[in-house]
Amino acid sequence: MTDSYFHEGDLVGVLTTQPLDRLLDYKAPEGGCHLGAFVEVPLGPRKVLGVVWGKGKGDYDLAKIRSVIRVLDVAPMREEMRSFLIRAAEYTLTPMPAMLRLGTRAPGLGDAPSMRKVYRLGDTVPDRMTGAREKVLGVLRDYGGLSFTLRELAEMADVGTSVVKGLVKLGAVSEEEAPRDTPYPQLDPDYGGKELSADQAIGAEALRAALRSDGYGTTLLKGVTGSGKTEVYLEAVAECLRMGRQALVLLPEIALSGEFINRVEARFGMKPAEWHSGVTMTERRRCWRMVGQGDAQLVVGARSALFLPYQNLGLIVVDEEHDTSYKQEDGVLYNARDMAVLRAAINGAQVVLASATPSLESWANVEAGKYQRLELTSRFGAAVMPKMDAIDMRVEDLPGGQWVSPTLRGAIQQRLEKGEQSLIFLNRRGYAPITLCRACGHQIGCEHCDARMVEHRFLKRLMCHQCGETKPMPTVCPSCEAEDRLSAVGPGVERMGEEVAELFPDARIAVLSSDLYGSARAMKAHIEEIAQGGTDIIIGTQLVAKGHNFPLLTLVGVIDADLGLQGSDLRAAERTFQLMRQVAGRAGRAETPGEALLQTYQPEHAVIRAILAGDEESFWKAEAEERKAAGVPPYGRMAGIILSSPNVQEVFDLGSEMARMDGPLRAIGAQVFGPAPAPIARVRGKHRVRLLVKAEKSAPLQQALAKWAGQFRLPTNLRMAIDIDPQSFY
DNA sequence: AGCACGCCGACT
DNA sequence: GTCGGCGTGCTC
Repeated sequence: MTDSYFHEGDLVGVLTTQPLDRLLDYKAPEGGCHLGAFVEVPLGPRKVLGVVWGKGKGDYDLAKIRSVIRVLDVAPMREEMRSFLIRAAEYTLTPMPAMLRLGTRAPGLGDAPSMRKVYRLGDTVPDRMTGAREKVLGVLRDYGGLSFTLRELAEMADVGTSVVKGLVKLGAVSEEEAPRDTPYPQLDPDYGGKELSADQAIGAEALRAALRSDGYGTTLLKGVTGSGKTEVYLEAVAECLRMGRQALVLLPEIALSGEFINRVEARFGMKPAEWHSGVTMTERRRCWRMVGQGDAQLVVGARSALFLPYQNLGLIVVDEEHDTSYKQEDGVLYNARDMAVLRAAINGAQVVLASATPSLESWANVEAGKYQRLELTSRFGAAVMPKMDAIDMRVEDLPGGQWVSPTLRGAIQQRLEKGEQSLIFLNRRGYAPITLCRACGHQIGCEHCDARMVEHRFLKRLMCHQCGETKPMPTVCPSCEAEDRLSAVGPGVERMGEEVAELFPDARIAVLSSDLYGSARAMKAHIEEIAQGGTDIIIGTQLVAKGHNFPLLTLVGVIDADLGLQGSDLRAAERTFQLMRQVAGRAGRAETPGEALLQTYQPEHAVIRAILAGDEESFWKAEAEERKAAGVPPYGRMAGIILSSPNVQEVFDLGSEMARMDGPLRAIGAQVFGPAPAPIARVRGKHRVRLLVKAEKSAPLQQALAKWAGQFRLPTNLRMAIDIDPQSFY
C-alpha cells in the first residue's frame, strides 16, 4: 500500500474527463491524496474533474506543474474500476477520458454532500396536547427513532407543517441537519420468496451455488416467456445480498423498470436503487454516491449502470440479454452484455444472462464451454408455448391496401366471441411508411437525411424516423405540385388500427406504439389498463414484445413475418427468429392456451419453419454453421468504421484512402470492405460512409485497427467512429 | 472539451 | 485600417 498514497507536493498523474490522450502531472494537494481519488484540477483557465491514476511521469516542465485543487468528498475509484475502464477502452478503442466520463455521469460530484433538515422525536412532552400534535407524535413513535423531512412528516400525520414547527419550538420534536443523500433502505433477502416450481428451484439453487463460489462465472438462463426467469434470478440476487455483496440488474428498456421495481419490492420488501435516463438529477446523485459507499445493495438500471462505482459487486443480471438496445451509442460504442461479463471477470462476480431467445453469441459461448446453461422448460401455471401456424399470404384472398388476411380475421372473430384478447403485431410505427405522389412517383423524404418520411396520421404530420424531424402533411406534391395526388403506401400500426376498426366495428381496439404517448407514465398506465381487459384487440409494434404481461391474450397475429428476413444484415434471421418467438410468447399466459399466426409470403423459408416448429436448437445450429462458413461473428470478428461529415467529398476521399492504405490490417490477415455509403447515407445533414473490417476470431483486431486509423489525419468536421462487433449494419 | 491565437475577407 | 470568420494547437 506504500504506493497508493501521495504526500503533499508529490507528482501524480491525473486522468481527466477532457479529451486529452495522456495523463497530466499535478502536485498532490495539501493533505495528500490516495491513488484513485476523484479530484478537481486546474486546466488552462478552467477547473476539471479527474482521477489520480498513478505516479506522475515527471517529464513535464516542473515550473509549469500546478497543484490539485482539492480531493472530492467521494470514495476513491477502486483498482477494479480502473482496470475495467482500461480494458473496456482497449476493447472498444475508446479514449480513456470518454471512458472516465461514463464513470462520472452524476451531477454534483464535486459538491459537498448537501444537507437538509429532518425531524425526529424530541425528549419533552408538550404541556398542551392537541389532536394534530398527537397525530404527529404518534407517527414518530410508530416509526421509532426514524427521521423525516418536514413534508413527509406533515403528510404522514395529515396535518399542516405549522403543527410540526410548533412542536419543534416546544422541544417535543427535534430538528437536525442530515445529509440529503440517504442510504437506500435495507433489502431483506428472505422477505417475500415465492414458492418455486421444481424447474425454478433447481435453477435458483444452481445460481446460488455459483454465487457462493465467490469467483467469476457466467450463466445463460434460458426460459420461454412466462417460465419465471425473473423469480429465479431474484433468488441469485437474494443470495448475493446475503453475502453482503452488491447486485446489478440491467434492463433493456426503462419502460420496463417500473414493473420490475414493483417485483423487487414484493420480493425484498423495499425498492432498489434505480439508474437510467428517466431518474431525476437528485436521485442520480444519491444513487452514484450510495453505490460508491456501499449503501445501495441492488441497482436496477440501464446499460450505463455498469459504470457506477460499486464497492463490492457480486452479481450482474442482464435481462433480455439478446436485446439489441444493449448495444448503442452513449458516445461510446459498447455492448453492455459483453461489458457486464468483462466487469464481472475483473470483480470476481457472477453474470446471469437471461433470455427466452438468447443471442447467437451467448449460445455459442455455451457451446464453447465458456458459459453455464440453465434452462427453464415448463411454464409457471398451466399454459405452454402457443400453437404456431403460418398463414400463406400467396393463397389468401386479400385486396390491395389491406393486410389482415381472411384466416387471421376469422381467428380474431373467434376470440371476440369468447371474450378473449387478440394482439396484432406489426413492427412499423406510424400510419404508412411511404408517401407517394400518384402523379409523378415522387416519395417524400427527409430534408436532412436520406430516409423516407413516415406519415403519422395521429400527429397529422410526416416524421423522419432517423432524425425525428417532423413536418405538416402536405396537400401538394413537393416535386410536381400536383394537388391531392399524395397517397399512403404500405401499412403502419396506425393504419392497421383503421383497418381493424372497419373489420370489427364493435370491438374495443387499442394501438400501442411508443410515439403515441406523451410520457412513459401515460404509456404504462395505458398498458396496465389494456392488460386488465380494457381492450379486445391490441395493435402494437415491437413495444408489446418486451416483457409486458397480457393475461387475457390468447391470439397473436403477425402481419408481416417476413419483415427483416431479407436484407444484408447478418443478424437478420436471428432477429426475426427472436422477435417472432417473443411476440408469439405473449399469447396464452394464463390458463387458456394461446395461438400464434404468422402471415408470410415465404412459409418454406428456413427461419419461418424453425419458428413454427419451435425447434430452437436446430435453428441455432443451422445459423451457427452459416456464420462459421462466412467467418462472421461470433466465429469471426468484425468492426465498422463510420466516417461522417457535412462534406460528401471528404468522407469518400478519406474512405478510399483508408481502404487503399490497409497495411496494418493485411498484416493480421484482415480484410477491408468499402467504402460504401451507409444504408442511410445522410443523417441530420451529415454524409456517412462506412467501411467494414473482417478478421479471424483470434486476430489482434483492436491493435491493428488503432494502428491503421492512426495513419490518417481527419479534416475538421469529419468524425470517425470505430464500432467493434457492430450489431446493426446501419 | 474549451479557449486563445492567428491568418485571410468585407465593412465603418 | 479593423472586425470576425473558423482552422490549429494547447492545456500539467
